[in-house]
Amino acid sequence: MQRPVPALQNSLLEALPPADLALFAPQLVPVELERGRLLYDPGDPIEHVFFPHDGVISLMTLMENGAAIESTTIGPEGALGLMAAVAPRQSLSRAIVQTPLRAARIGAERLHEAWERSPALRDLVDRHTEALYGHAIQSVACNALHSVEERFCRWLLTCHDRISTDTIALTQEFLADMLGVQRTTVTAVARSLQEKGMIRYRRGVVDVVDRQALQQFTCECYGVIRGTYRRLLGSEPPAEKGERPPRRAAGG
Amino acid sequence: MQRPVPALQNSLLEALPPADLALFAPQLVPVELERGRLLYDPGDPIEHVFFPHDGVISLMTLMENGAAIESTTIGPEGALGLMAAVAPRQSLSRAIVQTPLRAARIGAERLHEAWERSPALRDLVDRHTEALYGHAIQSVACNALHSVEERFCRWLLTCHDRISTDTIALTQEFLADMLGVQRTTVTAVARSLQEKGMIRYRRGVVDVVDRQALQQFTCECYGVIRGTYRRLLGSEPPAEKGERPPRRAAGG
DNA sequence: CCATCAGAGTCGAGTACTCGACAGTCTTGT
DNA sequence: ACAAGACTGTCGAGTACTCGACTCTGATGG
Repeated sequence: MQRPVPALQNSLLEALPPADLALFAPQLVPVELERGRLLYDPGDPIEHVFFPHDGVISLMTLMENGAAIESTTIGPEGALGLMAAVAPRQSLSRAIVQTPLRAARIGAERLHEAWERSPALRDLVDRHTEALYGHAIQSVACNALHSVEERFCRWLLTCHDRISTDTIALTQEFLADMLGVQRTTVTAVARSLQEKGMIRYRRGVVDVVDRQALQQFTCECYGVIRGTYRRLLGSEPPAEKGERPPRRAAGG
Repeated sequence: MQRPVPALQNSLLEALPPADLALFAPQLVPVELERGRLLYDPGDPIEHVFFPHDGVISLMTLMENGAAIESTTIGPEGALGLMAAVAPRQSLSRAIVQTPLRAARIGAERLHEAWERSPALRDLVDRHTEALYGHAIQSVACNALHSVEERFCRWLLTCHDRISTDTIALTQEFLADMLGVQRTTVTAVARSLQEKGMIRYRRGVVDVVDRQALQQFTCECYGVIRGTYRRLLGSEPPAEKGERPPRRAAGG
């Protein structure tokens, strides 16, 4: 695991042909953002696009009473605000940094200029948009059908896939908000998972102990969403962490 | 209400400058589709794009056990399969005709050719995609937070907005599926709404009796989704049916 | 050392919805 | 006229989650 800090880990950037990447690579600014940082609220103009290398951004739908339900997440397999490469856009969601984040940032207009000149980038943006939509509609069904326990497991796995540690800073209160349930419900579920040896919980921190067990307990949505990203972007969230790598169809 | 059958009612087609529309208008085929018709299942290649004039198509997320939860709807304010104008795509959802549908249909490749030549069409496709995404993420939150009664009302209003009658053919069983709840729950809610005089229910048919009351009973999601379409596509589902027109900011 | 506070644990009453079963009713075909 | 099937109504036990209230614990700062 000891390696020199890699220059690039974002799957989208890596998927671009070097010549296309070169169109905007000079404008990419490496940033490190702390947990909890608010990047966008609904209605905010999208001025920057973020390509995460390591870490998770949560996209949340904001309700009138202040409730904020997580709709999708952005990690190293994607980018935040990428639709703004096509044309100026306002954010529809609240975007919050969920785990300490290393990312590459670029001004939306700069990226737009590259977008105009690069068919490969245009194609990537389109497929990313489609994958994000696929993520969202799976969450629609998940929230209608699946238990808090299943969704809790899915959330942990999704986050764990996108970071390089087994430890996630996260209060039960905040998770309850994102899942749209009471904190007491999260407490009960967390205790149950801890008793089963799948996670360890301490003040504001969860440790993922048994990934495989989490995968057995979560709903199909976890796998479906991974599959959507893989199919549309030809990559998956990078962290495999001991599970066998999913088969990749040759030339698929 | 008596008027000659209009040549066009789809908002997207109407929003295009005549010269851009002319690029593919000759290939548009008018179709009438019966209720229940299956247009796409997940994985199906999108060969045709449908522009509804009158009627509703439901997009549903299909689960492994066969459950099909409605994620978004397509009506005269939008189009089905529009992302296939950009590049060949597979459907992510099941698409079913929800009410008798008049629409214009075009082959995806034909539309793609127009898309290549028309910046206005490209822009429209992008904004439609964004609106559909906005619809989906609002449904994510709605399914996490709101009661079956609220979602029932939202469904009725959304459908009612997009058709030209007050009568909707719809079994409780099917609605229960789309909302992801038990049929008995739908029965109870339907009875409650009927007792309040908001709807009338008979075998497989609902009549919308008191639209205003439905709007008071539904959740904010109904209005939010309408607003998203209006903002991004400069139009709303056409039917106003006696409600006062939503204020439109001058030049907004 | 103490005070403060954020975060987690617990408890209990209440509610919304599930799930299976069965009865009633309307529609259609023969 | 009759059967068959589709749709709705109802009932009751069970469960998941809500909601408010209160306590406990660990971290932080003065």
